[in-house]
Amino acid sequence: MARYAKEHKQVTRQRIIETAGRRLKRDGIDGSGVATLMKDAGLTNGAFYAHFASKEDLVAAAVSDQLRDQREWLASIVSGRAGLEQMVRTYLSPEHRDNPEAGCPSAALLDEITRCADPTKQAYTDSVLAFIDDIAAGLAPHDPPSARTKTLSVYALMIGTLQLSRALADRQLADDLLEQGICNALVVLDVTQQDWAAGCSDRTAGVEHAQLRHERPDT
Amino acid sequence: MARYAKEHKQVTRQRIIETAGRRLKRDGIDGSGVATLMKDAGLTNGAFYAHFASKEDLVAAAVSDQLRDQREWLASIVSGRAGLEQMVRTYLSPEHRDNPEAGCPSAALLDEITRCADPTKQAYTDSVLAFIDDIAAGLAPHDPPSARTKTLSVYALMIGTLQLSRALADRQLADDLLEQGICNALVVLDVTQQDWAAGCSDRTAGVEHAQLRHERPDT
DNA sequence: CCCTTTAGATTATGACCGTACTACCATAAG
DNA sequence: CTTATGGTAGTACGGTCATAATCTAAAGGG
Repeated sequence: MARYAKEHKQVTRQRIIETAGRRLKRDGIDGSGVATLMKDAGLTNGAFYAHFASKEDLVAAAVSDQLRDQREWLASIVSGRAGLEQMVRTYLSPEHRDNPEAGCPSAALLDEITRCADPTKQAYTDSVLAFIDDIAAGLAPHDPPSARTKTLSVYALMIGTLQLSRALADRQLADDLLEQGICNALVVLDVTQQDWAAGCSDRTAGVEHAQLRHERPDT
Repeated sequence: MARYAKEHKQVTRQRIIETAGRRLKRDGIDGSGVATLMKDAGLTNGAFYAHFASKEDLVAAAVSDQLRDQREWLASIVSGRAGLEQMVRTYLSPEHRDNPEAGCPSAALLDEITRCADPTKQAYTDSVLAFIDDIAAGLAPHDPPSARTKTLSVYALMIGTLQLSRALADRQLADDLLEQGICNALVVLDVTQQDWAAGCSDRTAGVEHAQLRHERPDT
């Protein structure tokens, strides 16, 4: 009856999603055409709409798929703070910066995702939270909601740092920025919840050093 | 001899750059066509190449122009650490998040700039550094190079936080993230150079609290 | 063993938009 | 009245998303 095995279509769909993931991160969403995305998977454009309702539908699926991959990788590597630190160093490494097509979809596509329709943003949000909550749970099992926001903020820090490092034309400066970003991430991770509660809602959050306060002569 | 005043073309060029700035941040680089960009300035597509060599040439000019604006605004507002804190809070405000077309070009376009040709990335780098060095000079006149990297890293933190806040479908979470981002930025700003030198090159950089270290049973 | 059925893919098509370029035009200064 | 400037309109040619018609090849029925 059927020419193909039962899961053949699912397999093909998955292949499209995976190859599209790389292409999208390399050339951007608006920069990747449907025909190209299909060609990458060894198919032609016509078959696309048998698998996806629209291009954005594929984008949502591809981003979700990659974040799920990251989540699994992370679950296997990270345990305890040492694992977290290793994750930060891997994320903010020159290798990650120089190979966006194999890296984090957020770093490669975040501001294009920002301009996507709601369903895509929702899919992105769900995938990111699944990923973040995994870390947050290991980080502070006693206080999940606070840990979620904090973990998310560290993720944001890493995304911005990697993006900026990619955009800078000065390679030395880009490298220095990555190093500094690692330090920043670790500092933020090591500031305790108490510090936040005590100091941050209004002021400087537990770190007392104030050497940098040069009150310039106000105009 | 000439039908127009001497600076007429310059004025027109500037108008194109400014209207294009808003459009680019709203719809993205690949999402904005030359015809649309010209229409925004009250002109037609044909005149474009009398002002710019290519679309990317305009992009570079527009981004530089906006960063210069930001620089001037910042120079007028920020003085001393209090000014810096105000800047951080303004940058990571819901208003900024919800109005990308009027906001920071880095937050709106950074990963598209990443995919631009070298001249564009060079123009971006120069503009960012001019802007960053202004802050760094006020922050640590005794140690400019270190302050440059540090300031840049805080900028990256803010960019990533704003982008992620824009992408999240959960508004409450997006707001919480902004708040957390403000705390993180202030913490990073208040860690002194000595702390970095002493602790960060290998470890945790001056912040001693370790409550979050739950060594999960390693597998 | 042939032949129908049908899932999945290909090719072709639609209408539109993308960048880049060229020919032409209107106008005011000299 | 000539000249040069800044602009408009039109064009070339390819790419865009999405849809429709056609083809291919294997599985199952007789």
